Amino acid sequence: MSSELFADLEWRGLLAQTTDRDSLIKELKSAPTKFYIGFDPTAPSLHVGNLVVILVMRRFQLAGHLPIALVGGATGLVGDPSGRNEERTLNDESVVLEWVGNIKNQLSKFLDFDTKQNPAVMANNLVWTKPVSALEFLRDIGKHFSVNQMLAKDSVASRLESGGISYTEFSYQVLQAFDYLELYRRDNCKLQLGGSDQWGNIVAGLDLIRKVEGGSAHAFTIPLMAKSDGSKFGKTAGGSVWLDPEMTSPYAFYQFWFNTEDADVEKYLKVFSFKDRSEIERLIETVKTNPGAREAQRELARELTSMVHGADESAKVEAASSALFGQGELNLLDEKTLAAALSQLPKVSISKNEAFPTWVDLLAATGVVDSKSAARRIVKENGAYLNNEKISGEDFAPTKEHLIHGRFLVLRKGKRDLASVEVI
RNA sequence: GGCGGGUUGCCCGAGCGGCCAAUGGGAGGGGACUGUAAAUCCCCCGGCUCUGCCUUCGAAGGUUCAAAUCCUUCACCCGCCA
Repeated sequence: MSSELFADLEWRGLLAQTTDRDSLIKELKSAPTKFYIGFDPTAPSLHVGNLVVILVMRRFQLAGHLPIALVGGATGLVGDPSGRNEERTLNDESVVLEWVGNIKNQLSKFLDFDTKQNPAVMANNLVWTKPVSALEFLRDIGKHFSVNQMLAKDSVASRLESGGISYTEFSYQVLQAFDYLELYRRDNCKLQLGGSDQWGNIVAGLDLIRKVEGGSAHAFTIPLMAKSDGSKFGKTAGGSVWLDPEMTSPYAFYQFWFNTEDADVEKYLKVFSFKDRSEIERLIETVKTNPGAREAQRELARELTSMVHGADESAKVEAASSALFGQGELNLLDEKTLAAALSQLPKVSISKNEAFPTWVDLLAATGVVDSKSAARRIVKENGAYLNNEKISGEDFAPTKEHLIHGRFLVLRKGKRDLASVEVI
């Protein structure tokens, strides 16, 4: 079972580094193993980048192991220097507390907390970190750390190069090591997973466990997601793609996956999809044989949107997408279908008693552009469309004649940035 | 605490009294070509009541007809010394 898990993870490209491979496999094989991943509350929501690691967690649970989802109520107050070239700004405790709650909710969608055999559990490192006094911490934990080694860690060394590091963030690795020690003691947690940038922090925990408890535990890291063109995964023009539907609409979420470029879709399927291997291989084949159909992208978008926002919501946004990107004959769509599709888009309402604003104003009002200047620019550059038809002229204002079903206008910027106007 | 260097638009980075909304690169946006893809080529990229006006060059004051550019104070960062 566990060697299968390992082989599968390797095939999917999800293995960066582990501690001694054979003994880890042996450990996993011998019994269901408790393992943990930490998530620091650095934002109000998790984003698609976090999904990589979350789904590996799920794969471990499906293989019979016991996940501990650790939310960094304490570490989130301090700030992880890994992968950053400058100091984080500290967030208020109340803010971090709120984010902890959000993240817990989101994590709960991906793990099974109710199964009898190997239920997932949630933990918060604030529970064991807060009661420890600074003096205790320095004496009991700090004594086991060599500053020489701490300085040698990538996360610290690179910061010494770039902009320096505060004592606060320098201490982060000690806190994370303490987490691992605590989970090892309390729950016999033997494995920590994380992004490959976490290697140093995880290893610090292993050292601490060895020194304090004489025990041995394991580390497993996952490669950081990289796009084929070198740009950062999980970002769109609007910023990060969040799991929170208030921050990234399910429609935008679906579109994010649907627009995956061919060069990346194989990787994404392997990393994010739970389809079996033969199905994934079939989809990869379709990218070569019939790329225009985008079957692989569609399946990917459908699966991920369902997983994060539910099957119903996924079906809705998929229907909206195909309606809006279909034939271009929007007025042929029946009113109900169109209304449903438009409800997924940014929307602005205007009163039927007032004169229609210019469409420059409307574009700006819907938020598809940042400002009126930007709206003017788009119009000037021939990138603005009304009801899928290209129109030019900054002063153009829609009239009743343009309304579809007497209520709707569909505005578009560029190829795929849509918004709706409803007259009420 | 002392001395020196720095803080410029989303990011990096020029500018060092008027010709500066501010060179260049990256990111981003639009068009053409396509498949809601990539690559490529062209264009754009502070805001607005847009042939002009307004607000930006760490913050607040000051000098000057005129300041991102000079002076003063403050904040933060970096280096060396204590």
